[in-house]
Amino acid sequence: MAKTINDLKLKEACVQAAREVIAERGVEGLSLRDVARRLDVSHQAPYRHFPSRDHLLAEIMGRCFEDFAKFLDQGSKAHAQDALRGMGEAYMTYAARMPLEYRLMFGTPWPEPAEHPELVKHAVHAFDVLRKHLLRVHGKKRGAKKRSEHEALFIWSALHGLATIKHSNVMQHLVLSKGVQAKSEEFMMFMIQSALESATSEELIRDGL
Amino acid sequence: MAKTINDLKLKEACVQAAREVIAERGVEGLSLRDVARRLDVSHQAPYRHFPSRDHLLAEIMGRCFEDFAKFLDQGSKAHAQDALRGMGEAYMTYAARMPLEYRLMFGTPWPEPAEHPELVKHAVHAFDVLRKHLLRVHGKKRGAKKRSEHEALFIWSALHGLATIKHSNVMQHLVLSKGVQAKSEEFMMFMIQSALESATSEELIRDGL
DNA sequence: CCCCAATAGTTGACAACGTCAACAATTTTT
DNA sequence: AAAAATTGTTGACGTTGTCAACTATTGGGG
Repeated sequence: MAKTINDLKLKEACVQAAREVIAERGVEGLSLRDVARRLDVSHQAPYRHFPSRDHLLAEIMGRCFEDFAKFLDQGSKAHAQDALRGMGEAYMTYAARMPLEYRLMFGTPWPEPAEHPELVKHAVHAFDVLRKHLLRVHGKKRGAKKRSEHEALFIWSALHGLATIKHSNVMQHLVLSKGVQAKSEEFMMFMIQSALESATSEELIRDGL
Repeated sequence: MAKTINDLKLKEACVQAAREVIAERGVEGLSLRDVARRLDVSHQAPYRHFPSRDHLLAEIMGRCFEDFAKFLDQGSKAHAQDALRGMGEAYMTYAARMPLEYRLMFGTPWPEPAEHPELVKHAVHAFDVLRKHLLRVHGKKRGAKKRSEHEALFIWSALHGLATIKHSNVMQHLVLSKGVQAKSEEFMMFMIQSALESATSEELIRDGL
């Protein structure tokens, strides 16, 4: 008897079904029993493959981070002459296209990380796409490593912040001037560039950063 | 018979107890029944004052926004010579001190906003503390309004992003160079300043922002 | 080929939750 | 003092995550 969804092993089918639920209704809308129901198996079947709801969630979060990292990487390569802009745009595109998965990665309390080393690895790798790009840009300058990390954190924060706020409920009620909302991404990239260019190493060293 | 917590009306006591739960265990750890238990009333008593869990949540979110706005305002006034820095520091301090309430405001799906106009009002007001400050700074320059909003959004995003990431689980696993994590706030404020100073109106107008 | 052990899936139970409905007590208004 | 509105209680229902005990399936070694 062919299962509704496919002939993948149940484990894989669970992940897939759960991801669909999350994409539709968000993490809080996900229930193991619902997943089981969709796959036409008993409510306990998923437990043969995931010790708990959190373990399924960790698996999914890990995969989201994988996809996300890949997407950023592609974005940076697509804009050969301005990889940073490419990554920035990719970042915002991903967040806009998969808002609920994005929220799952960055806005949901993680299941005990010690129990999910894979998740940690995937998440760190996503950040490293950005960190490594900046490290390459800075080359062998003195303090290049620290500088890259600071900048990576700055850029990541700015993009993450904008992505979150744009898709939050607050935004819809702010009554901004015409065009501000629409151009917010562009403005953000512009400000990031400005900051990166104008903040010289000398200033930073003087300030001990 | 004096209630454990106090002699406030039950409604007020619910809000207070629920806020404590949230501060300890986060939104997902909050249950109406638990609140009732803490106050030594039946599991249905809170329903006399809140039609649903979401309504209690909306009430609490509204209050958090109120407190947050007040805190930002104080921060800006404390640093008289550099109000923006004062607000920035206040922002980060609040997020660090009340991480779970912060997450409630900005990282939790809102209950149907149409049903909770108060919540919307409080949230918008918090943003306006920043927006209005920038508007004051820009004075009557041409395009001051738009510019202020863009900048407010930029600053808010950057701070919000950093706050979120700093208290997320990802951060703890990034293995950054020594001092980077500790100085991230300072660096962020520095970059924000740089961006604000260097991005001239001319450039922006040229780019149609 | 058959038995047996591992693996995968099922059924049934439990406590906790949000919420509905019916009822009782209490307070306020008339 | 009687009536009406407010506030609180009890009990039930369906849903959830998870534990325990059971059964069906499958993949090797005699």
